[in-house]
Amino acid sequence: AQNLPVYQMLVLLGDQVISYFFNLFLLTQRFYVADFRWEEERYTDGSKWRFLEHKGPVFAPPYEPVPSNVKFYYDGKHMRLSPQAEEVATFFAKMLDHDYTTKDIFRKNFFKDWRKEMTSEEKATITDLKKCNFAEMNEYFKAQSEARKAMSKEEKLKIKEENERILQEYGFCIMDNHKERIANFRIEPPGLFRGRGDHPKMGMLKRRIRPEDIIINCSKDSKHPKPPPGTKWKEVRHDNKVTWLVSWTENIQGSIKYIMLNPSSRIKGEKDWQKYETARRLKSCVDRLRAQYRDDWKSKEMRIRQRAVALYFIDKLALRAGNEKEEGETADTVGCCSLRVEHIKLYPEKDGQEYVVEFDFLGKDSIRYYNKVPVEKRVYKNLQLFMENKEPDDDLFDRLNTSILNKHLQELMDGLTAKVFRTYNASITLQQQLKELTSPDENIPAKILSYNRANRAVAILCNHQRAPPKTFEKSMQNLQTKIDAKKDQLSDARRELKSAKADAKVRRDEKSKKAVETKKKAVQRIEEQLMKLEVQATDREENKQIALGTSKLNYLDPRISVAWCKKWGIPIEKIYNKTQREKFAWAIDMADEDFEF
DNA sequence: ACTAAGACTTAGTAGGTCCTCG
DNA sequence: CGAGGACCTACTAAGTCTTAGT
Repeated sequence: AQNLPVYQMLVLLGDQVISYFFNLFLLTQRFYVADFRWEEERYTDGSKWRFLEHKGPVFAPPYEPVPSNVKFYYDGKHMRLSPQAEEVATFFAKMLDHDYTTKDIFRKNFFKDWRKEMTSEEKATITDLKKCNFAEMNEYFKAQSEARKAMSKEEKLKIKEENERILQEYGFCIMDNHKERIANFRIEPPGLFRGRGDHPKMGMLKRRIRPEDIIINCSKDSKHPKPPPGTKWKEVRHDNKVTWLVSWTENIQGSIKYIMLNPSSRIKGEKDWQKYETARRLKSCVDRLRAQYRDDWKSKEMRIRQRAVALYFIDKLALRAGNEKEEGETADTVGCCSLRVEHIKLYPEKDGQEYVVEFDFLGKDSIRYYNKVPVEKRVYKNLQLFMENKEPDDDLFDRLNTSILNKHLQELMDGLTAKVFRTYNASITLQQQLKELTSPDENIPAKILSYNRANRAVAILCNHQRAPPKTFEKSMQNLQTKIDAKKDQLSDARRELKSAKADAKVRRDEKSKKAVETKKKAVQRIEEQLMKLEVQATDREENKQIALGTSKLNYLDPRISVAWCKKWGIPIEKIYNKTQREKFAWAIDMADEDFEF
């Protein structure tokens, strides 16, 4: 406590009045404080803050019934729905164009939950979803969204200003000495649950959250948020061992949802920094760990062999840990520890390589992981052993789960868990790829292409995929047209330059000499533009099905990128947009050009 | 030791926004 | 200055890991 900055001393003294005014004072000095916030002391007792004040959540707007001329038909006959039933019907009507509404499970779940909202008369009449006609509702909402797009500038501005006002009022909190941005201060509106992949609960009604469902977390001495008039919070608590401001229990999985701070906040930034520091500690002992698990492949104990092979996959392939999941509650997806026999195939020899393992399974978000990898003979033999006498749907690693694995990892290095390997391998790959791909004499666009390629290598490693953009083919074509046009322009410019040169040779005067110079410059400029376009095309093509954002935001130590930018004189804005710069402010502040991950 | 709950990180997508180019 | 598309952000689902409870 002796070394705390003055303003935290005030807090320690328990003089909340003073610290409160100090908070206010600091708000006005924010730019100054922000520069030094990474150097503030952290709490050592597990508490996350001393002072927390906020205005509570923003609730979803109440339901607005559709106009009476927008009709719902059952079995061809117009039917007026009660407001409760109508609201749920509109959720379905809004999704009519979506694939979801054609899926059996979605329809079944929706219909079951919808019926719960109906009056007994409605329930008696509406017994078959196929006989429901939501078309007018659907058109109504489409028209609404068209109308919104067609609004005048003034109207749009008005909405924008209103949003800004709400943001200013509810979008910030005071945590200790800083005004911080809140990530998600709006409560999730009611609607139909859209799970990803083959989710058994898709289509279920996600119910409206009321103040009575809300738990508020703030400090005792703060101004507590007020529930809307005539309502009560479920609870107001003062738990400074957690970082969330608001929580409620969601009705689909029964899990808790939270309102927390923006990634730019001190509390998230510090945690992020810590994460990369842990990954860097792994760097310094990874050789030892690798030697260890290779050794464990030979263990006489099956559980140790399984642990060692699983760890090898996590390290080599950047697989996720793979917690068990409750069957039937979520989509059937797996990670490393939960791999089943049916998810891998062994080939003693394939495509000229020995001991090949073929992985084919659905991972997080039901994204397919498909990969063929040659492995060490010992790993191969072990896998054969693990698969002996098992059915396809049996666990590959039957003596292993994430808790066992993580306990082991914890013993090898303080703070080590399975996911640290993903962070470590992602970051080290970026660093090494940047080293390999950046050529000093290339121009800035080419260097950025190299950066994107390094980023891409990581995204591929982590299997971060995206659906190819709907407009991909077209935008690619457009770009090609531009390139062709630019090429024509270039040959024209070259021709002009040539004739200007010839002209200058004959005339030998200042004016024609100048003309040559101008033409030369023009050619150069067009060449550069062409190159930029071509680089852009390559970049885009290579990026078709790969999402770079996830790794950039979650796996790559930002200091690597910052250092790279400084080293090659690339403006940081070329790599990180505004949000990203805010999130990584700590790294931009901290890293110099010779930072080594 | 095991399980469930809780807290927090990681993930893809929808849809809005803003920029570019003709 | 309007269309088209790239980019960005909000949203919220789906993971991981820790903690609490038995």
